[in-house]
Amino acid sequence: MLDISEVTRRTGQTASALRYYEERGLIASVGRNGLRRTFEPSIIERLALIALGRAAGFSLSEISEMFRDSGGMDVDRAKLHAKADDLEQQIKRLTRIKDALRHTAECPAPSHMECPNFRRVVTAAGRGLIPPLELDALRPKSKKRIKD
Amino acid sequence: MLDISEVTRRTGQTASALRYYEERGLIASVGRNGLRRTFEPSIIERLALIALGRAAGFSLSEISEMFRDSGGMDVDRAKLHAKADDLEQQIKRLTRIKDALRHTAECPAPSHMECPNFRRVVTAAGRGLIPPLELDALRPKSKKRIKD
DNA sequence: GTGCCACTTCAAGTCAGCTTGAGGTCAAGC
DNA sequence: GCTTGACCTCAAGCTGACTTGAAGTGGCAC
Repeated sequence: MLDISEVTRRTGQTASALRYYEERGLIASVGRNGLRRTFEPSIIERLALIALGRAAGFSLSEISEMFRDSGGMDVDRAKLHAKADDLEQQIKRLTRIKDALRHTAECPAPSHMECPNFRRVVTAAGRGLIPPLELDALRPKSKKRIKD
Repeated sequence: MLDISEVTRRTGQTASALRYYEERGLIASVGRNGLRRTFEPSIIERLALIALGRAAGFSLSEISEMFRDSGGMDVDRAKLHAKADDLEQQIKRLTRIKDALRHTAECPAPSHMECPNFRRVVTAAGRGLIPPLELDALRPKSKKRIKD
């Protein structure tokens, strides 16, 4: 069994984040040592799986749903494929945006707005032709508070 | 000159968003027709440029800074290159995550956790070896309120 | 001239994913 | 047995980009 401090040390998650995950039903503590939460060793992998999900753009709700659906560590394969498809779209979009930025940075036109190429991509962005980004995941905060 | 309703119609932005942008100094109205704000036609391109910036992951503060720096429609080329570099990193990361999801969805191991391949990527995510995503941009809200 | 309704202002609310603060508890070391 | 300090709970706060609600205004069609 692992003390919460051991879990924070090994995963980089803060204690408050772990408490929050428990509250949300994403993880479970198996007991207490005095006040202190105690976890099974498998919590480490569970948290890694959660981190992967977050990195892929799943919300905590979606992740807990997946855990509920499967009962265990397993997840819905169709959902994973769907998310991978999403990511592929996003990657394409980001690539287009990146290229637009590069172009903007290098375009010799005196004002970007005079460059037809630039106007094209910028207009696309303005019309929402660039589909929505929904990604907002896995941000290991700069402050690495391991202890409370 | 364009009425605010014309601007919302042509850009897909809500009137409240436009007011918010004006408050933040990102755009300027040139007058009023009664109460109603009036904009120069160039507002359309300006908004498109803002949308591109948001899509690239710039915050509104960063975008307004760029406008201030350059005075006009122009922007700091170094910043654009830096952001393009960021995007390249992100694209690589997303590609890795996407591959991990695909693998997870297709891996024949009875439980994902038994697949060494899966454990490897999941462990990487858990340790924060997957660097932070900071992208959260351009989300044309589903509700397409054109009018207030 | 009057009714309508899209606009206006301003303050407050929303969402996610935590963090922070106040005030309390308890295992361990001295 | 007493201090210490890392943990606990619960409620409130934070960030960013807006949205929402209440209350007011004014141009335009009739």
